[in-house]
Amino acid sequence: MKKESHTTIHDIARALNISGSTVSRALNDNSRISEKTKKAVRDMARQLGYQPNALASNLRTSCTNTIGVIIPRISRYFFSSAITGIEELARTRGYNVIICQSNDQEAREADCVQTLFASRVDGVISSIAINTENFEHYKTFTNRNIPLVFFDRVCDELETSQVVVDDFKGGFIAAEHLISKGCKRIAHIGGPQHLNIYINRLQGYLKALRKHNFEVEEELIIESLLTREDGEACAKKLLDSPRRPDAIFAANDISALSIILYAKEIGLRIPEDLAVVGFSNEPFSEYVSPSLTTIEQSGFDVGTKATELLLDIITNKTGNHQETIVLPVKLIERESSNR
Amino acid sequence: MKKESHTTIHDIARALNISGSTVSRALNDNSRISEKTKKAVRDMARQLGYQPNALASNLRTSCTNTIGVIIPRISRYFFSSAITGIEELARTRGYNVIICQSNDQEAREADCVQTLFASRVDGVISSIAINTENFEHYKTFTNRNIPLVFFDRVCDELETSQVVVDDFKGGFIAAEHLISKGCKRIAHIGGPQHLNIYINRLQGYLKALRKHNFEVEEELIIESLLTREDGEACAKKLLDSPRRPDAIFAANDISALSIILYAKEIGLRIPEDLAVVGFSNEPFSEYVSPSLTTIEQSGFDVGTKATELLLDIITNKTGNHQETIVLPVKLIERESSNR
DNA sequence: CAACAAAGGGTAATCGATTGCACAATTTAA
DNA sequence: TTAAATTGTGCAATCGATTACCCTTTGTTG
Repeated sequence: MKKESHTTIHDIARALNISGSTVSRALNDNSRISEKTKKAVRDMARQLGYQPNALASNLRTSCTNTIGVIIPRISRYFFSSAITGIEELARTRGYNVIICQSNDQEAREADCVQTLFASRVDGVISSIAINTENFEHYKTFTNRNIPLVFFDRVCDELETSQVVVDDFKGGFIAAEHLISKGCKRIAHIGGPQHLNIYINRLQGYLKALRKHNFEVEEELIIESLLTREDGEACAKKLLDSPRRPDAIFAANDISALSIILYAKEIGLRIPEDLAVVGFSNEPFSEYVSPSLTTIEQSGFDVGTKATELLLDIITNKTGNHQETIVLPVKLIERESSNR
Repeated sequence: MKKESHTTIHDIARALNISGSTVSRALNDNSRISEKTKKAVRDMARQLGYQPNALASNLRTSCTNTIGVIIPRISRYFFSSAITGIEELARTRGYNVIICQSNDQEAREADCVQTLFASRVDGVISSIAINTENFEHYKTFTNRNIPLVFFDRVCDELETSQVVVDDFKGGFIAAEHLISKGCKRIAHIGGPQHLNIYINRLQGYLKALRKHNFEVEEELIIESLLTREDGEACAKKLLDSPRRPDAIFAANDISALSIILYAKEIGLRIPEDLAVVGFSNEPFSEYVSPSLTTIEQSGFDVGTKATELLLDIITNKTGNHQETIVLPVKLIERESSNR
């Protein structure tokens, strides 16, 4: 139970009878130190179990080797996968990650910004809250040149890099899939239209309809908050109508789930009477009955890519930092559309 | 686009024509500073937009105000809820959180320990990987007096505080519920028996059987890794048998799900032919068809409680640090047992 | 061989906040 | 009135790593 105090570069220096600065340089692979000395230092460091004190180093260099992440909620599978991707890459590059949840509320998102700023993170990855319409708080970062990358729910008002999946194509193949299954009246439950991802999903859907000469019926397109409850309201609106659709493409899986549950409740057969396609491939979409056809988007890949972008900006502050990366999506066919 | 450099205590000191140490003390509410001075300092700090530099402070005090968390995987709902609880409390108390995922592998868990140790966290909250049998790596913390608290999947070999839910009672009420529904042969799919939680769930189940004078049949009790695949294997073993049970209590929801899916596949009716109860109340358990009766355990509460315990130890190093806190569980009745 | 360059490494200041100790001013006690 | 105690602040060292600048050697060049 020794209270073994951490070894410092000075312990190494003393052991080798050289100066601390030499040790520091040797460990940082500085070209002014001879190979022989470097080896000696590294060996001694290992022998003494040296662990660099990040605090001291960070204080001096005034970078924290920490990146901040702002997400709506960690319990959504897409986001927890993104976190996994972010953490994995960040850690191998020597960065720590601080996670903040906005709970999909603009005010809490602003809090997150403050928290991360106070923690002096070197960069930030964010996916904005569903009701955020004002982006002033993000200027805390941009004004001070703290790199910022958005993913999934991005923001065009700020000039930053971003990583998204191909929502347009996702909407397109979802709708075209339903068309190929012989559906005639395809409704869409879209998300808030101030968010690009939902605009794009809707536009993809519209393009598919037009391509196949379908009439676009306003009443079949509903904007929703995409929660469980809101999804149920949408389901009622669409399915209780006398002229109900024979297919619904929902902008997320939760809404699609609400549809399925309500449809079953009122005795509709899925997919015979109503085909359903969701978006995201949340884990439950495979287990729900009937299992849900959906568009797969890899949170892990998005997170990894966003981190790659961010770390590039952090380490190499020059260059174009308004890149947009679009990752592919894929249709996962399951029972809810299999007719 | 000013490169506004962060203000330091010395900027405040200069503005008020006092010394840095006074400012430091004032901000820390030191009793040796007059109220008048404190107020002046606080006002000026606000006016200048002062943000303390945690790096400097931490270097001096050699504590990082950071706690580390090791969990099997963030994408499991129970754990992401726990994280939410941990982060929320930690942040209000001025701590940051670093999360590491072991992916349920002992080797990666050891890596996490190293990472957190190198980050010089002030304390650690951990839930051990499913196959961890050797706890040597945790001595990195205990040997150096770094507080450690386990939750959910705890470890008895190390003398630490821990937070669990009442697994015994959970197992008991699950089994008793099935008995009350008239089930006669109740099987149990248990988890690895080197983990307390699974031992307790099994013991609770056994107690309920004995209380109601049920015969305990060895062949109805299976040990499993509780994955989706393993669950399917267990389902086959139990349901393909000539003398199949009429109820199954699974130690987690994933296994229960596997049971349900396989039972449906071979044409069994649930709950008429087979009643099923799971454990955890994962979100999908509500959506699966038939919806799953399960034992609810609040990840959020467990996380919060564990953090409370840990921060207590960190701030008040004395006292008994081998407390065990048991949180309540609750039966959630759904279709899979409703007969 | 003078003069200079390169290689290798040391000195000391620095990042910003904290804190033991010293000390002046004021109050209290005797 | 004087010694002692209390209050309120300042000085300077400190945490550990980094780095601008300086100083030796040793080697190179005309």
